[in-house]
Amino acid sequence: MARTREFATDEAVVAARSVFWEHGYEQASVPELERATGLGRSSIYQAFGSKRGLFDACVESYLAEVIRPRLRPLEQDPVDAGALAEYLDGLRGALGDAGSAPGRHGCLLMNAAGAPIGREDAIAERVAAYREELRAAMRRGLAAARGLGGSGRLGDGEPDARLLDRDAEACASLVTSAFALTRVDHAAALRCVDAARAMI
Amino acid sequence: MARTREFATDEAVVAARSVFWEHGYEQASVPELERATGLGRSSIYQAFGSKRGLFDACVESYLAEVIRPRLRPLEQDPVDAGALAEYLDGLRGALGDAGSAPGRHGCLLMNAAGAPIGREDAIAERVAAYREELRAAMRRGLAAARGLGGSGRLGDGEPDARLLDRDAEACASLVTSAFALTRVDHAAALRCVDAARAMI
DNA sequence: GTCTTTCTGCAATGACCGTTCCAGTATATT
DNA sequence: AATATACTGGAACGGTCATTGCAGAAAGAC
Repeated sequence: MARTREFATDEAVVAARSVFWEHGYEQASVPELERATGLGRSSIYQAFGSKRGLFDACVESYLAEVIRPRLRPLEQDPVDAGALAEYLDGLRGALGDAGSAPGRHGCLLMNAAGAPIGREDAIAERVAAYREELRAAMRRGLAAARGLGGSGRLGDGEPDARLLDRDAEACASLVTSAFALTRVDHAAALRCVDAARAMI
Repeated sequence: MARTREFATDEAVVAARSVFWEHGYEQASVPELERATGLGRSSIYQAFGSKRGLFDACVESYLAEVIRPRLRPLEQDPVDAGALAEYLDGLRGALGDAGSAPGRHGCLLMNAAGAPIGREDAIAERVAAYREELRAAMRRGLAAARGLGGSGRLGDGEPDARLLDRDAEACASLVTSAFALTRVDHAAALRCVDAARAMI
């Protein structure tokens, strides 16, 4: 029917993703996105419609390729007793590596949360959902590690369940803080991950 | 010697502060700062040197007038047993008020942490110091509430001290997360504050 | 081979950015 | 009153922004 695209869309998204990750949506310029993706302006606008469209694609890719794979072991049934510890160790490795994207820039989504783009409903919902996903995963991981609810069922009213809820919220918050602190205080960020590990 | 300034510098800083608070450093435009402060460009540049100079003044003002007053009761000696609960209740009130600056925009400094400006050494240090101040305050507040170290002294090696450290880190992280989530999920932010309260 | 459709390269668009320059104004000191 | 100094208003600076328009290139369908 027509001319075929000369580039792989997903490769372009990955390249653009790292630009948004580093600079945030607002400060990522189109010329910079051109450079990173190797594409011309027309190709970007033809494929994604707008800078915002490209960013949305990057957010989806970030969730699918960066966040979810790490979280998956905590969302399976049953959850392995060591899954949470493994997740946190992996996170620590990533944040501790000063060369990696997470180590240098924290979390693409949490950075977006504090930026003007975070006011956009579509983005706000994505970030909120991610944070909730993280909290739920922490809860499952904690429960498994502590040998509670091996078959998953723990009454919501029980004291153990309340404690689990609080600790899960705390764990998720420690991870969130680690992301938030990565840019400004690398060591403090790692301390947050360690504190989360110690909560298991 | 010379003509006198026609405006109050601190009033201008407060006005500019709310602009930076809402939009972040990068997205706050000079025309908008002019509008908010009621000043002309020349006056701004004469008084503060640059947009960045004005921002620095706003950060100082934010620390001195917004952060420190709330944290003070937790930094006195001795700390009141109810000081942490009062702090968290106050924070809950501020974050819960959808009309207030914290309720709408979270924390000026934590927002800056995830933005490009967070890469500037001077800003990164300020944010890191604030976060450490918060953690230390949480520790003192927790200790007081739990009746530990009435005279403040608790050996670093004791198990109680380790627990206190972890809980303080968790508390500070819950507050940090509350700030980070305010823009994207108001209810979740309040839940974080509640979780911190429950840790006392 | 022709047609149709999509993709690509380049240039231009109007708008806004932070900063600077300059002429004019007002005041505290002498 | 004269002077030196600091503040103010307004216009202009060069630069960058996201987006669009258009001409040409490429490839599947017929």
